[in-house]
Formats: sequence, structure tokens, C-alpha cells
Amino acid sequence: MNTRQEVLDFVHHGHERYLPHLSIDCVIFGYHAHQLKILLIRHHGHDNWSLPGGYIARDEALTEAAHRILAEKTQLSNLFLQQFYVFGDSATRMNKIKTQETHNTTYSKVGVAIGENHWLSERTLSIGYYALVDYLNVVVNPELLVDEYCWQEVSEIPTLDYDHNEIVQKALMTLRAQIYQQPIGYNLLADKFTLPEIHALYETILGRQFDRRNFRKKLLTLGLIRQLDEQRKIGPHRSPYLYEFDRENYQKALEDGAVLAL
Amino acid sequence: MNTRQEVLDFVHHGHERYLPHLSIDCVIFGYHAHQLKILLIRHHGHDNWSLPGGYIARDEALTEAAHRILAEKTQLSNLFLQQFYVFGDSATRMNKIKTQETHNTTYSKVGVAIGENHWLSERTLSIGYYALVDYLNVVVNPELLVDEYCWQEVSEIPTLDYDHNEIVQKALMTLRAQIYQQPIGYNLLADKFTLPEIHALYETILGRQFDRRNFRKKLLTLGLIRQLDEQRKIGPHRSPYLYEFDRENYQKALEDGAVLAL
DNA sequence: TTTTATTGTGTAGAATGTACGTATTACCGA
DNA sequence: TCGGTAATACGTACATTCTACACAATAAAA
Repeated sequence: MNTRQEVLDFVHHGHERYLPHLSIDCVIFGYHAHQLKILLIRHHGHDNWSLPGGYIARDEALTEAAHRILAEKTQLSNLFLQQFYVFGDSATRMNKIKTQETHNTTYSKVGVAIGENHWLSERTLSIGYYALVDYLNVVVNPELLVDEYCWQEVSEIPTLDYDHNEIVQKALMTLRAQIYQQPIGYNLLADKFTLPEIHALYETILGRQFDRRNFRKKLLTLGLIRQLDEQRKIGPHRSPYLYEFDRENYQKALEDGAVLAL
Repeated sequence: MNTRQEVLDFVHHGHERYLPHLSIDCVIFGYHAHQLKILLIRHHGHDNWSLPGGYIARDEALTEAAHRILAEKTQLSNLFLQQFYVFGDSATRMNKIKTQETHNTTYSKVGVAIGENHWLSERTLSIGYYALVDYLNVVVNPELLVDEYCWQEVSEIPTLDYDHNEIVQKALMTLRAQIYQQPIGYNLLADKFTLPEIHALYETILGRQFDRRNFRKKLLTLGLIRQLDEQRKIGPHRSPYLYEFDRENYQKALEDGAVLAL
């Protein structure tokens, strides 16, 4: 929603196009060079930050909706995107804390008021999805009602609107649990990557350190990566070898339940 | 819903009490003596079986709703109950396959017709929860519109209504993945249990065999269970010792990410 | 040519996992 | 009362994996 017209249409006719009582919130993890960040937005007139999100069209599959919403925010498609939980317990999600005023502030920008019985004021459960991207590749599209956006380091997430802190926590827990069972590197590393690169990726996402030598041994033994005969030039240092994922073996290892116990 | 009056009230006024477009489906795993079963119901007039489920009241927390629905079916409360996925992609969930007729068959029992625009005919996403119970302890309450119920062995699940086969598959996958990270035994074993009992439990749920001696060693080494000084009399054989869970250690082990790699 | 920062490997010892065999117990039936 | 049977208890040897650690190689800049 980039024009006033689109926003007005959404406010007045959104309930015809989208399912009420349900939304999708996206925790977009952006990784780059030993940093793991989350994309936050600040809605017009709000003091606090929140997660980007959206609604599910009535004739749209759930997964499709999640990808569309993500693409609207990041201009990226075909990303690693994973549903992780439905939030419906907190005071906000029970409509015990009224979000009507909050909405009103936002939509005042286009000069409409959201009433008590407006569809946007109703109780809304939220389905959490998380994605993993390289934040340098992302061109964020700040929609009309979004004053600002930022990439915030996961260890320094401020107090967010609604129950979004809870959502971030759960997303991070799930990401860390799933990294052992999903080929998470695929989306964040180039086809060919160096050992220090994948090493840093795992250290950053899991928030702890691994011995270089044992890390390499593990990945090679499990057959998850394959060493190539090429090297990359990196400044004034020894050139690291390039590696690639061994898709077949990765798949097989996962099916065998091979836990990547680093 | 055990009386005609209740059902009629639900059909005509349910949309005032419950959130539309959303339901909860429960995969109730029943374990007993080397068997893992799932509770299935057959709605009035239906050929196929399906999962028990229900709706979320407008003023009810999501988790609360799940527990209430489970208690309505099994008369049990405070069970191990775990949300695992939201289903919103299949043809049924997109309303591409009309469920209206199906509903009509069911509700014909109380003499009402569900129209095309009735709230029960609308697109409904479903939040999957799974529970673990000892099926011998369960008194199933077959509601008015349920013709039959049964406990069906997980390896012999027939074709179910809607997308319920998909839901069962995902529940089973999640259960098996989570058994390594959750104190699943608590709910299925008595406070004091024998080694063969917990051994059979794990073998059944994970669908494979473990060496008795190594299994014991593992659980003791991790400190998850504690051997007691009592034995139990069992028929014409040596009396097994009793064990109990070591809650504190269990907790600690889980936090340390101690994977119960059996 | 030396220095610096970075990458590339290998090895020994500890800890865990795996595969087994044998002793013990409780009852039954001869 | 004394084997037979079927279940439980528990220990040991070997293989595998994990863990900790140190030194050699390389590219460029000083």
C-alpha cells in the first residue's frame, strides 16, 4: 500500500478481500558478516517499533499469503519462509488491550478514523512466519503508513508494539532449533562459499562459538558440504578454498534424522 | 453439544459466540501397551472418519480454547497439549472443495439445513493441536452429531475427511521430533513406572527398537529417571524395579539442549 | 624480506555409543 | 521340591565420535 487511494480502499473494503480475525506477522532475520538482525518498522505516529505483517486474502492459500506479504516488504520472492506459531493468548490478542487508538493514530495520516466496530478493531490472532535473508540484498519498501524501518540486532530488540516481543522470542527459538534440521545456509550463502563464511553464519545464528577445525570436520563427515578445487582471493591473507552444499547428502542426512550436533 | 437444543443454538448463534474462519483440530494420541492410536470420530451421515475439533470463543484465549475442546471430548484436563501447525493451503481450506453438503448431512440429524452463506460454510483455517493420553483412562463423550468414535492405530489410519490425513501426518512428525525435547513420559506413565514400561513407550512412539540395556544406561546417565528401592510384582517373572522421573534434572537437561539421542 | 592476519590441516585422549552375554527372579507344573 | 520358562538386571569390550589443541601455509603490505 503505497498510495493514499490504496490505503483508503483497504480500510473501507479490506474486510471483503481479506479474512477477518487473522493476520500474518513476519520475523525477517537478516544475516550479514557476523550480525543477525530483524527487520522492524515504525507505523505512522507510533513510538514503538513493530513487525511487518499483513492479511490473508479470502481466496489465497495461507503459504501464498505469507510469501506475498514478505515480497511486498522486501521485494524478494522464493525465500526460505517458515510458519512457526499462532499467537492468540496475550491481552492484545484477546482485545483486552484495545488497539483501536493505536490504529487510529496510524490511519490519521490518510485522514480516516477507525471506529470501535471497524473490522480492523476486532480481535485478531496472528500466524507467525520467519524468513532468512541477507539484509544487504534487501530493498525495503516502506509503505505509506510506515514512517521508518530498521534492521535491529537480535540481542538489542527494544520494546515492541502488541505482543511482538513474544513473537520475536519464539521465532528465534524456532530458528535455532531448526537450523539443525534444515538446510538453512542455502539462502544466506552464495552457491560457492568459504569455510569461514559458513562458520560465521552458524556461530552468529546460534549465538555461540565453534572450533574451526571440528566444525569443518563435522560438515565434511556428514557430507553436507563438498570442498572445491577453487580458491577465493581475500585481501592480504591466505586464500580460502571454496565449498558447495551437497544437496543429495544433505537431504539424506536430514531424513536419517542426523542431528547436526555442533 | 449433547442435546438438540445445544446444536440448534450453535448453528444459529455460533457466529456470535465463536470466531469465524478459524477452528482447532485435535490429534489425540492414545498410548497403551505398545500401541499408539489416534482418536477418530464419524459424524452423522458421513462415510469417512475425521478428527475431533471445535471453535475458539471470541473472548477465550487460544490455548484455553484448545484445552476446553480437548476436555469436551475426553473429560480430561491439564493434559500435555501442543500446538503444531496452521493448515490453510489445501483445497478444502480454500473452500475450493465445498464442505457445505458435508455439513448438511451432519446437521440433518437435528433437522436444520446449512446454507451456502451460513457461517459454517465459510472458508476455515485450522490450528492443529496434539495431545498425549493413556487411552484406557479416557472416557470419550460422543456428542450428538457423532455417530461413532474409535481409537485407530497410527500405522493404519484410513482416508479421513477434509485435509485431516495431512494434519495427522504433521502431528506424528512433530510428536516424534519433540519427544527428544519434552518430558513426554510424564503424562503417559504413572508416577512410578518400570523400565520395560518406559522402554516400550519410547519404542512405540518412535516406531523403532532400542536395546534395553543401553536405553537404561542413557536415561540414568542423563539423570532423567531415578531408580527406586521398590519392585512391582508381575506374573510369573522376575520383579522389575520401579523408577521415577527426576524433574529437576529433566528440566536442566532440556535447557542444556541435551538431545536424547536414542 | 619481514610482519601480520588469516586460512589450512592432523593427532591424541576423553567421552559416548554399540553390541552383546550371563546371572537373577518368580511362578508354574511335574 | 525341583527343573523349566520367560521375564528382568546389569556389566564389559570394542568402535565411534567428540574435544581440545598447535603449527604450517599464504597473500599482501611495510
